Amino acid sequence: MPDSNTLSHPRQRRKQDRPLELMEAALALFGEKGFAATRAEEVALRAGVSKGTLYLYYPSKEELLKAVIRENLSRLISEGLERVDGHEGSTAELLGQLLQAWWERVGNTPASAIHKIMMSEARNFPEIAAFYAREVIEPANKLLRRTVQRGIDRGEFRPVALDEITLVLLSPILFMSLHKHSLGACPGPQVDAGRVIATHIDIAINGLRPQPSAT
Amino acid sequence: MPDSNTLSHPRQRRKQDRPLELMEAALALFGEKGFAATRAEEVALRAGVSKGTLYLYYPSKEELLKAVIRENLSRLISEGLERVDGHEGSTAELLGQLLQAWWERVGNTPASAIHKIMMSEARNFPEIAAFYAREVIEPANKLLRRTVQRGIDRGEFRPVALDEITLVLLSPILFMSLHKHSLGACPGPQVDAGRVIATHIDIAINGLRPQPSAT
Amino acid sequence: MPDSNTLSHPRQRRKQDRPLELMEAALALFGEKGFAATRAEEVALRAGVSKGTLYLYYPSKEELLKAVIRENLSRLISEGLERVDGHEGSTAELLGQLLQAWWERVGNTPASAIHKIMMSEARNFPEIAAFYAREVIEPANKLLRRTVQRGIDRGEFRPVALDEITLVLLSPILFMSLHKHSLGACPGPQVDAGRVIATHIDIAINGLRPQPSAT
Amino acid sequence: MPDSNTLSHPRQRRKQDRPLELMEAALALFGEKGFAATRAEEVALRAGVSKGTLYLYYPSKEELLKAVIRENLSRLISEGLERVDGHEGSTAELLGQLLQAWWERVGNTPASAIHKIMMSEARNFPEIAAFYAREVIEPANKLLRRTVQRGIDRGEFRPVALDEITLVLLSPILFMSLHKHSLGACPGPQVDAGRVIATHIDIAINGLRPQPSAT
DNA sequence: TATGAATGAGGATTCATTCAT
DNA sequence: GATGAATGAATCCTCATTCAT
Repeated sequence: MPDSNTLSHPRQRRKQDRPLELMEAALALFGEKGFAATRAEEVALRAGVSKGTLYLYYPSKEELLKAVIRENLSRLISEGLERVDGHEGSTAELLGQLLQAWWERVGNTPASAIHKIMMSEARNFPEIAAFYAREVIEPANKLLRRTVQRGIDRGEFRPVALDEITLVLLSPILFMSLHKHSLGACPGPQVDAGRVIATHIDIAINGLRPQPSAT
Repeated sequence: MPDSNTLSHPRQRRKQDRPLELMEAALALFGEKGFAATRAEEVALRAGVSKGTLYLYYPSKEELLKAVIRENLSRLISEGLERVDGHEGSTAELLGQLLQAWWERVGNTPASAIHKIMMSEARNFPEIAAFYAREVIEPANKLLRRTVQRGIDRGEFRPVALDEITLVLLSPILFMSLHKHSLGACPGPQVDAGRVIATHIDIAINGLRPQPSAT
Repeated sequence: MPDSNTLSHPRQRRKQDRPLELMEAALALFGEKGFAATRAEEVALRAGVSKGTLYLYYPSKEELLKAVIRENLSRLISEGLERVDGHEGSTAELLGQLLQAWWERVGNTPASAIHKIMMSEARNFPEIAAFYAREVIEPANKLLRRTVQRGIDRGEFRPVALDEITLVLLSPILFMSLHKHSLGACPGPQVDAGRVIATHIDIAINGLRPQPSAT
Repeated sequence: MPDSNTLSHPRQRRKQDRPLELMEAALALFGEKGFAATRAEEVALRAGVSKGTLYLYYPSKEELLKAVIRENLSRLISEGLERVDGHEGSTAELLGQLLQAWWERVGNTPASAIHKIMMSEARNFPEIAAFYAREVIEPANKLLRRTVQRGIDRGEFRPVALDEITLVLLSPILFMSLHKHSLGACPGPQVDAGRVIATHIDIAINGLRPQPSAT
C-alpha cells in the first residue's frame, strides 16, 4: 500500500495539511488587516475550506492566532539558533551576517507579519506577549549581546552598553518588518527596505568601531 | 467668584474642555487597546462623559481618531519646523539634537501612541494613512535629509544614500515608540528606552563619520 | 398702556404665538418626513426656538402630534359645519360646492398633511385615530349622506347606497391630499390635482343622475 | 422518507423558504406599523427566525422593503398586463372588470399594504418611490387611458380629460387600500370596502356615459 | 422663560461560534 | 469530517428627553 498521505483519494484533500493552510491564511490576513478586523470566515475561505471547518481545527479565532505565532516562531527560532556559534572571521563580519540573515529569513518573509500582529495585539493578549518575549526577544538578545561582547573583547568594537545595543541593532530591522505591513503597503512613495537594512548594517558596524577622535 | 469653569458642578457644562478631554482619553485607549478594539463608550467614560456626549463633539469614532492625530501632530510639526534652520555648530551636534528632540517631544510623550495606532490601522483606514504620511513622514524625512546632506557637504559625514539614511536614523526612535505601547507595556524585563535612543544616536553619528579604514 | 401682546418688548418674541408656530412647523415636517422620521429639534428649529423650548409647551413629541391634529381639525370642522344647511338650488350644485370647498379649504391647504399623518400613524396612535374618526370622518359622512339623500328625495339622483357613496365621493379628494404629500412630492410627471378633483366632481355628479338606459 | 423540507426539525434548514417568509412578515409589519417603526428583529421573529438570519438574506432593512415591493409588484404587473388586450364586449364592461380585478387582486390582498408603505415613506426613500412610480403607477395609467380612449372612440363614453380620468378611476380603489391599513384597522364602524368599490364602479361608468341633458 | 449640554435607552448591523445535516 | 444556516451578544450611532444655567 502506497503512502496514504500523498496518494490518498482525491476527495480527501490533504486533511493533514489543513492546519498549516489555515495558519498560512491567518498569518497573511491577520498581518494585512489586523486580528480583530479579519473575519474567521475570510481565513477559512482563503484556506479553501468553509467556516465550520476552521472550528474543527481551532476552538476559537484567538487560539488560531496563538497557533500561528507558535508555529512561525518555533521555526524561526530553531533555524536561528543553529547558525550562531563557531564563527571564525571578524566580528564585524559575523554581526553583519547575523543581521542580514535576520532580515532575509524573517523580516523579508511572511513571518514578519507576526511582528505587526504582536505590536498590535500584545496588550490584548498578555499570554502571547510573554511567550513572544521569552521565545523570540530573549534568544535574539543573547545572540547579539554575545556577538557584540566578542567584538569588544577583541578590540574590534569600542565599549558600548550591551543592554541597549541589541535593540539599536535590531530596531531598524524590526521597524522595516512592521513598516512593510502597514504604511509600506499603502499607496505613496515606496521604500527599498533591503537597502535601508544594508545602510543600517553599514552605519552600525562603522559606528561600533573605535573612534579615531572623540566628539 | 472663582472661575466658574474649574469649580462648577461636576460633569456639567464644560463645552470648552470636552474636545481635549475626549481626545486625551481616545489617545490613551486607542494606543492601549487599538482603535477597533476600543468602544466609543469606553472613551466617553474615561473622559467622564456619556456615550452620547462623545457624538456631540465628533460625528464618528473615525473622526475622533483623525482629530487626535491632527491635534497631536499639528503641535509637534509646527514645533519641529521652527527649530530647524539656523544651526551654527557641527552637523553631528545638530543631528544629535534633532533625534533627541524627536524622542523627548514625541516618542516619550503620550503622542507616541499615534505611531502604534497608525502601524496597526493604516491598512484599514487609507485616508488616515495618507494624512499621516503627508503630515508626519514627509516633513520628518525632509528635515533629516537636509541635515545629513549638510554633514556630507562639509566633510563631516561620509557619503551615504539619503533615501535610506533617514529611515535608519528614525527607525530606532519609532520602534521604541511602538515598543513602549506594546511589548514594553507588558510585564517582563523593562528596557530603558532613553538609553537605547542615546546609544543609537551615539552609534549612528559615529557610524556616519568618515572611516579610518574601509571594511 | 398699549396692548402688551402686540407691542411688548422686542425680546419677548410673541410668547403666546409659540404653540401655534410649533404646531405649524410640526404639521409641515410631520407631513413631509413622517412623524417618526422628524426629529424634535427640527421642529423647534423651524419654529425659531431651541429644542428645550419645545418641551416647555408640549411634554412629548407625541403630545405635539396630538395638538397639531386637534388644532387643525377643530378649525376645519367648525368651518365646515357652518356652511351646510340652507341651500336652495339644485342638489348637484350643492354637492359640487361641498366637494369643491373641501378640496379648496382642506385638501389644498397645509392641513391636508394631517390626512397623510393619520394614514401613516393611525395604527400606532389609536387614541388619535378614534378622535379623528369621531371628529372628522363622522361629520363629513353626515354632511354627504344628507346631501345625497336630498338629491334622491327630489329625484335628481338615482337611488344609491348611502353608506358607500360618501366614501366614493370623498376618496378622490382624500387620495389627492395624500398624494400631494407623498409621491406627488417626488420628482416625476406632475399631476394637476385641481383638475383631477374637477373631473371627479363632474363624473360623480353625472354618475348620480338617473340613467337613460341601464347596463 | 417524506419531504425533508416540510417535516424536518422546526426552525432549521429551510433556506428556500426563508425569503418568502421574511417578505411576508415584512409586508404585514411594515403595513401595520410603518417601515421606520418596525424593528428588523420583529420581522425576523414573525418569520420564525432570529435577527441575524434576516441579514443572511437581505443586506439591510431597506433592501428588504425593496424586495417586498418587487416580489408583490412583479406578480401583479405581469398578471395585470396579460389580461388587457383582446376584449370583445362593451368598454363599460371592460372598465368594470379592470377596476374590479385591481381591487380583488391587489387592494383586497396583503399586497395592498405596499400602497400604505409607499404613501408613508415615499419622500424618505426617493429611490423606492421612483421604482414604484415606474413599475406600478405608469403601467396602471396606460391601461386605464387606453381603455377610456376606446370607450370615447366608440361613442360609449363622453369625451373626458385622459390625464385626470385615470386618477379619478383609481383613487377610490387606492384610497380604500390605504384605508384598510390605517383607520379601517382601528376600532369603530367598519366600512364594506368591496361595496364601496362596487358603488364607485357603478357611479364612474354611469358618469362616463354621454349625458342626456347638460347641467 | 429659554437654552443647549448631557444623558441613555433603543435600534440597525456584524460576526464569532454552534450544530443539524 | 465538512458544510453553511442559524444564532445572539456586542457595538456604533441616533435622538427623545432632562435639567443646570
